Amino acid sequence: MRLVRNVEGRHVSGRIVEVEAYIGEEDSACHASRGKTPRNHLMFGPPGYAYIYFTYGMHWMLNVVTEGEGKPAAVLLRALEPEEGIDLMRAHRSGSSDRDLAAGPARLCQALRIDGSINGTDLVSGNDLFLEWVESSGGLMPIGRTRRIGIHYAARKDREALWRFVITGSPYVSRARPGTPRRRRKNGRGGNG
DNA sequence: CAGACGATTGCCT
DNA sequence: GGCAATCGTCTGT
Repeated sequence: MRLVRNVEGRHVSGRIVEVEAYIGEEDSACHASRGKTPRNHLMFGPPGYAYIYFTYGMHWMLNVVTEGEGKPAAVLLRALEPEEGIDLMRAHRSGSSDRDLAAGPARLCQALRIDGSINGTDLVSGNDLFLEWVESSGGLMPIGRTRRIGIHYAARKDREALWRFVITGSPYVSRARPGTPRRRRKNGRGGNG
């Protein structure tokens, strides 16, 4: 699908080329795994809405709420292939190469000017930020799957779940490496299998 | 109320 | 590969 952002009447958009799934309270990598809180409450609501949160003191992340009301789940949008409004993306991310404009979940939000002010947006019938089908002319895109990135804190079964999905061969996918711990534990037990 | 830490990035060696 | 940036959120007391 395509993600479209309306910035003062102009469309900034791209094809989604990388996502991760976070599913239910049993998924220890999912924000909902420790119950409903003020931050994550949107995940417990109906599907089709944006769950946007702030992390690392500087970055925004965009999720699409999925599953039915009462079952908390969401898809983290991690990378786009830029389409419309590339000049605006460049302006939002000065210094970035075109390839890296939206290659990463925080970069994607920067490029499309997405932040907490549009948390809870209706992504199906909204106007500020929405999803639309990509008319596929060349058949289905090849989908690859890997472990999710940056979830060293999760239980092994959840670290190992193949819930990151990418368009195989796309140069616009983030170059983070699944299974590489970003932060080592004090006792040095690194690695991920 | 203090303390720990994060679904990351950019710059450094 | 290492590490600082930077602050909201959650936990335990």
